[in-house]
Amino acid sequence: MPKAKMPANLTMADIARLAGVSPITVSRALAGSAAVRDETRQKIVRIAEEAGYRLNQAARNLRHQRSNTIAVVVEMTPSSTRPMSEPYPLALLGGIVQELSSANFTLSLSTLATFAAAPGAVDGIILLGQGMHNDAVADIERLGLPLVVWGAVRPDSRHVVVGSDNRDGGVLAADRMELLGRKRLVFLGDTEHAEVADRHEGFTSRLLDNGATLLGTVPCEFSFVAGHDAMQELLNQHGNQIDGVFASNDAIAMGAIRALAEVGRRIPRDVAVIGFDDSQSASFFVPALTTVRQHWNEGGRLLARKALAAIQGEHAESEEMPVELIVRSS
Amino acid sequence: MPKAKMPANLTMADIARLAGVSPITVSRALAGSAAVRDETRQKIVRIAEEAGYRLNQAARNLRHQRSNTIAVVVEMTPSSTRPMSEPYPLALLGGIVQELSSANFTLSLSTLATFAAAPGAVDGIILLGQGMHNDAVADIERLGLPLVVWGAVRPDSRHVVVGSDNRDGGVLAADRMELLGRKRLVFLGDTEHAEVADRHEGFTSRLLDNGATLLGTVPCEFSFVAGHDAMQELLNQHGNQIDGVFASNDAIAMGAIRALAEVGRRIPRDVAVIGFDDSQSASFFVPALTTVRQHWNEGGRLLARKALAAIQGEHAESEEMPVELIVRSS
DNA sequence: CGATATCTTGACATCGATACCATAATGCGT
DNA sequence: ACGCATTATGGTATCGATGTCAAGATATCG
Repeated sequence: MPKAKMPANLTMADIARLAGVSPITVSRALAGSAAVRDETRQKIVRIAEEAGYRLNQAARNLRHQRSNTIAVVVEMTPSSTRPMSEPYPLALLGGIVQELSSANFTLSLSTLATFAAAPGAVDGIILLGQGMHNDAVADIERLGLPLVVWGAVRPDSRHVVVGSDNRDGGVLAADRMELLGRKRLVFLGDTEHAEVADRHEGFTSRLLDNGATLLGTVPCEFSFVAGHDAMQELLNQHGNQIDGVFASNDAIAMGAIRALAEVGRRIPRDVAVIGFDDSQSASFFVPALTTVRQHWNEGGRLLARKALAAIQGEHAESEEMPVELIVRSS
Repeated sequence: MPKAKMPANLTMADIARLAGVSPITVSRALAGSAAVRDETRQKIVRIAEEAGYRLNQAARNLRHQRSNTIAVVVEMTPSSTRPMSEPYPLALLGGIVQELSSANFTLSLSTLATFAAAPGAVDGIILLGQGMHNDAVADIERLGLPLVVWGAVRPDSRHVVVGSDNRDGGVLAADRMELLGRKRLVFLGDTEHAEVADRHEGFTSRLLDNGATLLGTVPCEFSFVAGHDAMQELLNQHGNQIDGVFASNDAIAMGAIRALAEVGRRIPRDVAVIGFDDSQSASFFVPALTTVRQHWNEGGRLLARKALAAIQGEHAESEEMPVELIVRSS
């Protein structure tokens, strides 16, 4: 069965000729303008359909001075060593796509490193993860495009930020520790990372209110092995004094649990461990991980809504998403 | 510190005026054409830089009849129930972004459901997961744009497909079972899914060569609980005869291990379990999961390269990526 | 029936970048 | 010093869709 030849690209003028009307009428008909007689519109739509006409977006964008596109910039190096492996971009992306598409916007995905080409072609920018690359953020800010960032919400930040209430996540973890009667706690995570810093801050400040002690904090990448090693380090320093661990991420928490198990500490009897994110594997890890859940999908949708609002010229404010303590068996 | 006013959008004509040359010269200078005197180019580039000029992509695209954009269509419903949760799109995306950006292409992300607007604005399409929506694939095919699909590679497929050598993955699993002396095996996965069907086919055919028996196959979603339940079902049917399980996915494999543990079967002494994907948690699950690794990042890059080739009018062929058995303790 | 309101349609110009061709400026040889 | 080759620059038209204004067609009213 021979495939139909791909037709040369049709323009509105072609459709106009076929339908015996002017190009403008075609434009209006396809845009659903009320100014076109129903009968005419239907004819035009049918003809366009049959001819396989597809609107040239570039032309429309040029005319409208608007691309209906938002760039989503993911903070990742395009090295193969760490390729967007953090789970969060994906879940956020899902939410963003949902919201953008219902506003008829398109999502252009790039990384900090590959963002070069995009700015001339987008109406706004969503940046996932302000992390530590503040210089890069500054570069993007300088573009003067509507910008919304996922990360740590700070009152003084110069751009709109959407993020989880990391501080409250820390508070929830501290209160859980209190409930379990834990008094000698440690924190695993790199407080150079703004979101982690907030988790740490919430955790420690509430801890002190609760009359517990923070024995130590070890900076730590978001990975199982990093968590494992960091926990070992803490065990070396503090031995069996530790009765509770709050990790800035589930993978770290699981690594810590492994390290604790290796020296014979029982979870949660001897040491309680709380993670962050409620990643997929948290629920079926052994022991099932108690963790602070972030609502990624909703976060993505909120990001997109703020970005769209900013593009419309509406005022958008930073906003924190509530987090939720998921109690399991760690 | 007052932020600089966002300047009205500058055009090449503006830069030309500032530099005392014609717009065409500006165009050439910024494009790095050899026809412009070095001195002139540098002056123009500097002026453009200082003025914060940004090229209008829409205009260029219109002129070039080319958007330098590829649509990546992810097979996911925008429902919040299952939002791009499969891990693979992300790793593939990483590879795709890498390759596209080095070819100066942009990635437009959409879902099957939200793809409506894109076709008029892209030069080619990468479809992730042909899955079961063959009707949707047909729709996209009809657009007549260069199309590359991630999925099961079949000799008869009408479009270019890149995918893992799923059949070989099954063979590797079967050989591993043979090595462990397992003779009564089961398969967990939905063979309606083309890639899973290939894994199943490779597994069972090699199994028979090896003199082992396939006791049963249970269709199963890609999730822990589905794997758990499917395994229970098989245990009900075949009791303790089963000495090996091949799951079409790591989450399923982990669920199966849980179900086996619940009835007191030891892994891997009583039952060997092999998963598929080598997901992040496979390595720190207990027991660490033996699994078939797919090379997502490379796959993404290959997808992008094929798509770019097809856009250049070059001939592209379907291709299978090698897979790798990662032996751990299950 | 004429005039005004309403409905439909079209002509023209425009968004910004750039290919094509033409022209101006420079270099070189004899 | 002249002509030709080469280099550097500009004028004009064009990609396709659509906003603005105007005009033609039809309906409605007294």
